[in-house]
Amino acid sequence: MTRVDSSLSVPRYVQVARTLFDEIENGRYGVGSLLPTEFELCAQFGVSRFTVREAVKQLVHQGLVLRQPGVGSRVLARHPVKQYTQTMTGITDLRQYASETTLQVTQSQLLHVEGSLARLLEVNKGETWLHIEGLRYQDDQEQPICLTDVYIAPRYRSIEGVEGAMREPLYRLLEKQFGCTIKAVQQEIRAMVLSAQLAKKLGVSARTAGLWIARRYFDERDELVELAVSVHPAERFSYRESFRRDWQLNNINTDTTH
Amino acid sequence: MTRVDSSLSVPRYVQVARTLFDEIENGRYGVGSLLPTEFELCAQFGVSRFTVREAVKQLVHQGLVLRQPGVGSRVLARHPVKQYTQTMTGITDLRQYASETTLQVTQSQLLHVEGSLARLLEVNKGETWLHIEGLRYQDDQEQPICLTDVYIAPRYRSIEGVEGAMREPLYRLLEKQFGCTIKAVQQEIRAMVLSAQLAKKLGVSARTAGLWIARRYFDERDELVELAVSVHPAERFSYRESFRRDWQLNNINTDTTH
DNA sequence: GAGTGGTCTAGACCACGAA
DNA sequence: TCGTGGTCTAGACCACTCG
Repeated sequence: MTRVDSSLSVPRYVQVARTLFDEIENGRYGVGSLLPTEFELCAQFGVSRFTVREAVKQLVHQGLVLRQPGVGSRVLARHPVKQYTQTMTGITDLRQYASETTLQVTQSQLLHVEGSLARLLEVNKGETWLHIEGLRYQDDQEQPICLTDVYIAPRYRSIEGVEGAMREPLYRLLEKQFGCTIKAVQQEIRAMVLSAQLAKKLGVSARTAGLWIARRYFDERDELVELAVSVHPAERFSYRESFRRDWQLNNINTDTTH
Repeated sequence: MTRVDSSLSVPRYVQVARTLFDEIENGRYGVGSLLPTEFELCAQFGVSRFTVREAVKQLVHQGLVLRQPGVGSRVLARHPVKQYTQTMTGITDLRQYASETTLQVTQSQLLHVEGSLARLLEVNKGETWLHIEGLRYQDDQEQPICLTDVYIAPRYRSIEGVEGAMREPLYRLLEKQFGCTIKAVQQEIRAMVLSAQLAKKLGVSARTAGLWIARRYFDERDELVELAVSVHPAERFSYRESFRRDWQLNNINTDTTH
């Protein structure tokens, strides 16, 4: 049927991927339906299964297709979902300062969750979490870079070593002591005006701006392990990140039949 | 030498990847040096080239190794650089509201760059950029969600269609009209206190907090194409994103020889 | 039990970089 | 010229899903 052109310099699996990409976009394969099996695609395009699998991999990488062993390759979306990607080191680097900072723990105690905190944690009232409060300092500076409140889930609240000056991210401690793995992190950023109390702790003037950052850490089972809320003085902190396009299906618009 | 164990349920290419991962971490393959060739690795591990390539792919995906055709696979770093990844749709979705917003252009004019703007753009003074100002509205709301200033590079300042209500991201317009491709985006987020003037335009009280977001768009040649600066009232906007671990080399610490 | 995608083998040819 | 990684073929076995 739609054979690939071997004279072009573009790899066959890219040609196959582009064709499938177009066909999904044109609705030939509707969202929720299954693509032809890999063997059928081999026959359709006259290529080997290796080539077909590389092609489908491109679509998976864009979030267009989900592969299900024993079932098939399901179309997830008509248009690409993922276009730009960002990667980063540890969670510490969610903020610019890699591991060149120290968390000075000022308080650490068990806490019955209720009220607005329960909403922030998205858990039921009454659970007992571990609450840790501290100030984070950049190595060479005297003023703190942020005030941090960390909440640890009941399952992990027996964590040890949370005291004094900590140079290791808390989530690493959790991973080490409990053998769990942080699989995902959600982050939310807001702007706020610093109250007199907060401003004093941070060593800045009241009524100035602050960057409020909440990070939620989830384990393999997608359960919340830790919530960390940081407040940064605007004058000492900005959050940077960069994204990059990284797939190969650009500028297609070829003459595929519609 | 270091054969893989076929009795384990973990795929061979993961076993190979983990071994190489450890060997890089232990310094057997120093940063900047070349890994053994794929054929040598085949012999060392007693596996096919397919398996070796899948294994090395894992390392590449973590930024540990760079493949150079005709040269070899070079070690880039001793420890993983990329641990969590985030993907997102268009640049519009850098913010939560996908394409459910409209940019109402209020001004559009050529502008000689100088002073603080030159620093922000990181270009020399004297260049003539196109400056566009507008308010962005969420579809169902009356108050604007942000005030936006967009600066377009001289090469693209002849862009057309920048007026009235725009429902398409500006960078898409650029890609369409000039056939260029946005390859990367840098983003910077700050907190600020809204001046009386800004607050009035946004319809909020003066002295409240605002989220300041600058996005720089770069083309294939890594040249700055567009800078967009948005100011959001804190009460109407927060920035969310999530990251995900997605490699397979976790919890290694097996008994690989050191 | 039939069919799926996941893994894996043993070959092959190519463009490219280095000597 | 030679060896590298990039692409590709034609097979194979497996665990899994589903009827």
